Amino acid sequence: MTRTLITSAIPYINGIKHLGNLVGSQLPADLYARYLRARGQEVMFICATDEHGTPAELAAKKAGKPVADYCAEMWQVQKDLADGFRLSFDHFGRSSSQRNHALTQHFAARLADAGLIDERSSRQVYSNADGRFLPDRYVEGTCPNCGYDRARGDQCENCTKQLDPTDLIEPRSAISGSTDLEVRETKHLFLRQSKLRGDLDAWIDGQDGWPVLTTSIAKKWLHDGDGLQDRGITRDLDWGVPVLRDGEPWPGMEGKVFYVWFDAPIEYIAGTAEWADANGQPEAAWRRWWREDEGADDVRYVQFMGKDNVPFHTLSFPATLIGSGEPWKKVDYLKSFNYLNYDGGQFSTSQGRGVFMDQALSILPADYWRWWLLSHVPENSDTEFTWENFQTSVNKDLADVLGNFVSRVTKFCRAKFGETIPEGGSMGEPERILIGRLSDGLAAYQTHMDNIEIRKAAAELRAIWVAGNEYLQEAAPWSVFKDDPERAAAQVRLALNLIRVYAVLSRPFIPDAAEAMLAGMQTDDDSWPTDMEAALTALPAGHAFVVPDVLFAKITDEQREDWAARFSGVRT
RNA sequence: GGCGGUGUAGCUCAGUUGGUUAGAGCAGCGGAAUCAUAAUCCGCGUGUCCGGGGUUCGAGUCCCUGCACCGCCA
Repeated sequence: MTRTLITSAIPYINGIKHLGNLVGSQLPADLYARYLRARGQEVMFICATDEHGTPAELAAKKAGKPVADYCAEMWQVQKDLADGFRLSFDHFGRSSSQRNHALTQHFAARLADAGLIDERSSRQVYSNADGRFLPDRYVEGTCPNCGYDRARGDQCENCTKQLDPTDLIEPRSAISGSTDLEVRETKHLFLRQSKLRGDLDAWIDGQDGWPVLTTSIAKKWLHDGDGLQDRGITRDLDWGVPVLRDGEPWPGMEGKVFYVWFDAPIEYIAGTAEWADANGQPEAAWRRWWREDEGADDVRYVQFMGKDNVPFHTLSFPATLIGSGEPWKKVDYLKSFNYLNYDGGQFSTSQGRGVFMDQALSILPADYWRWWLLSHVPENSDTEFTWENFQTSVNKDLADVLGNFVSRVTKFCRAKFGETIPEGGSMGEPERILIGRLSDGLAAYQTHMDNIEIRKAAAELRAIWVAGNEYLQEAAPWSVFKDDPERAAAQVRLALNLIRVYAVLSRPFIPDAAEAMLAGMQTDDDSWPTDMEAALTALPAGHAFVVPDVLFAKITDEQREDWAARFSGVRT
């Protein structure tokens, strides 16, 4: 049977992510992983924190901590939030791990062996006061074009002119404000991606059924203008993977580290190795997921990410893998997402705009967020989050349609038959119709989930919930009970069994509520339904259950107004 | 500036390779039911598919153009 390797774009370390970040990669990846596991597939689901680079160093400095300590703390924060959202990673790694150091250095060495790396000098701004080279965007000054006095070294935000740091008038360090700057010559390794253009082009052409968003972005970067550019893969920083070659100093590269965008995707592989280490597994256990010569030929590899990450995953990372000359597993399907907007604007980490993962969990359980975000995931276009929409969707779908179904069935049974699945009676025409609808719905649901069409899957799941209410409405056991209790018993028995089926089908979306439903039905049978009729008789007459607590309390208007006001401004 | 995306019912969005009277959920209106978290179920939509040209027997769906909003520019 096919095994599935799933990776989510790895979140950057410098702070808590907002819901737009969550819905663009980790959450849909989790949905897919949970679904495949429920279907009995072997899954390896890897995520990690992306820890290197200047922003991490600056965030650590601002927090007054050594960067390694800062990253360790923020990793734990992000790990706890991932747990809070029930993200079911097999391993949540760190790009700063020794595994990633070793693999990053390994890839660089193989690329060098293949003649795909060369050394180039460039002139970069060095800040004496900061004791470091400054990335272009960390040099500020007056724009020579428009006179804006806070232009960045890569571009003037005011007139949008692309700049070189040396163009700036009265340049200063954006870190310290120091004007004690000089231009120094520095050498860096470049990955000669341009030589791999043909390979990449052929590889992308060989992909069937990738989302248009994915291939169009890749093709654009391959063919536009001068085509795929070689890129520097090292930086003059302290925090990162040291540039070594097979464990030895790399001549001319002393004191330098690999660029974050070179080592970050390699962490997908390293993270799997970290998983093996954490679980006492041998090398072969992780290599069978990644090396086609060591068992990975039956692996299907699916990546999830926001559209801004697509170029790195369709070009840079594959260039690393292909260029190594080794049979590493490359992505088979790349699911990319548009953006989630917040109440008329963008979610913004830098501006603190929107709802952040910690805030979200502080006001509502994970399932509420998971359901809304996944059922509105920006698959085909950007999507808008509004509190009104969130409130009505969640109340209607979760509380009224699903939660109330569980409530009305279990409470009716308790009142008329006790907290035991009643016996007697048999199925009739309405039951057969229901089973037919559920079977069709299940088939559609599976198709959408298999195709990773998440909104469609969510809509189908909701329709499956609705079918239960439609049945109850038509069967009306509360009326039937008056003169044919046995018939009512059969109806209730079916409806109670439906709760278990709903729990199983809904679990990828709302794992906690699904657990509560299974707990209420006092069953461990979470097997995926293959035959709907059989699945609806899994809990036999005489089986005891308990009426669960209200699964989803409704969001009140007062809460909504309060939250809308609280999260309207800027996070402090 | 270059490139890309989006613009469909009050709201959030679907609309496959162009083909019968443009759909879903929510909201709204009417009704049924009363087991249930005042929940459920049924019925009801004449919307210049952003504007203007064009291709076609036929375009929301392709081409050109204008407008608006948004993103990216390593």
